[in-house]
Amino acid sequence: MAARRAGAPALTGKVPPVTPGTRRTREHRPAAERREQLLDAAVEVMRAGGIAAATTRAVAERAGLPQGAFHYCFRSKDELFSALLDRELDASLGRVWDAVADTGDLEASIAAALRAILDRVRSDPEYHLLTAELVDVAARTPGLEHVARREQAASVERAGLMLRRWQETGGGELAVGTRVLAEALVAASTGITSSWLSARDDEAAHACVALFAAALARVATR
Amino acid sequence: MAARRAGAPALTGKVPPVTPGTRRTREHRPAAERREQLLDAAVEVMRAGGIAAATTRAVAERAGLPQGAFHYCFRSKDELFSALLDRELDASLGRVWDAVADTGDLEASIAAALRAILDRVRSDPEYHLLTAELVDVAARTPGLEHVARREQAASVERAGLMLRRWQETGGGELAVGTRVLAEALVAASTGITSSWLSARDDEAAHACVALFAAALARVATR
DNA sequence: ATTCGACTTGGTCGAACGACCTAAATCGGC
DNA sequence: GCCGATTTAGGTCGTTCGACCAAGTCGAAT
Repeated sequence: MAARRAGAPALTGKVPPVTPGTRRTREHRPAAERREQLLDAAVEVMRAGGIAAATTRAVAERAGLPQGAFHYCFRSKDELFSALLDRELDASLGRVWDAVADTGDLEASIAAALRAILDRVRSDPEYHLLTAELVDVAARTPGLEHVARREQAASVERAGLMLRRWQETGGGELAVGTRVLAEALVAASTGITSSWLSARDDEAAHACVALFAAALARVATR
Repeated sequence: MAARRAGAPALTGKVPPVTPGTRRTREHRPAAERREQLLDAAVEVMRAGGIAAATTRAVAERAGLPQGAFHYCFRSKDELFSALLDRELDASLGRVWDAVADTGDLEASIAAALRAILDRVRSDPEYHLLTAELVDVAARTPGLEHVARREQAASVERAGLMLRRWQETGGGELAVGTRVLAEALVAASTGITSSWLSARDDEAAHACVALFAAALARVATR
């Protein structure tokens, strides 16, 4: 028995044209637009089922496109994956550090920043579970370590900017280098969100935020 | 053309016995032992290529067994996966908190513990990348959240034990609850190792360890 | 209005996968 | 030395996957 799907022609030779002359097609859109559409669809699919769920067929179907469109927009699945890493990781965390630093109080600033990050994760757990998985895969994949590295560096950079802003607006000197403190802040936020994603314990997470803010602010301002 | 592999007989009927009479078999071993063998092999395969690489064939081959042996030892691939989660996550991190707490100095104890965890990760990055992926998948998979939760709770428990041991050996009182401090320690270790796995920056990681130890010890002992 | 290149489409192909099966070979208890 | 349960070796089946194609269609520039 041939392992061919029922209904499909079994012979290699000429297949009669499918309802020739009558073909309903979609609106023509530039390829770049289709690519964004497919990237969005890939995120949706992955959010629900992880990276493994993002087959070319599933992504195309989610985007409302035939599977053939996938390989018109991307040379391969790897190319989509690469584009996704560039687009998604750059836009994920890291930018949260920007918003908060108005208070003169360092502890309050840190607490506000950590809490903002935690709230962002709590509002869309699946998405942040996905970014964690993406970083993980990137860190493992031979040609993609630089992506994880870049994401990490960008976060530290943003956190450092927050600290420098705090210094400039009358915060005063720091007892430790802004670089090290920024790295600690990123590590703290990663640890807290990671814990919450596993345990979903709001109370514990908020207590951690408060404790880290108090501990880091105190050791940094003296 | 049938989608059959080249060389394989195309008919359903009798297949002539393969070199009848001459059959070299392996030693007989109890099924439980074979299962461990397959679990070990699964970890090896996943360590190199992530969860996705662990096909039943790849795992069996790595274990030096025919693919059929896989489905003799495990009803399905899911069953192996489930057994793997139970065995691996319980044995991964968390236990590191046990070893260190001899010093009277809390800061030194915390620093030693964090450094021990970091060293463990540095000595086998691929394995800890894998455990991170496993927790990730468990947290997402509908029936498996409890596994991630349990792993998290076990780590906090171990860290709390370390703190209580420190208290009993003359450490004195803590200004914050051991529970919260333990959760913060776990978050700190997770954040530090996660950062290192992305950036592979030894210096930054060690600086983070020192900073967290100083900050948390100071805020906890006063 | 005709042309031409950018876009769409359904279908096909070979490979790999999970699951399952049969029969031979082996072992332990009798 | 025999016998039934256990273990092995290897093959099959149906599905899904990534990749690719030939033929059709559209729209902007000429």
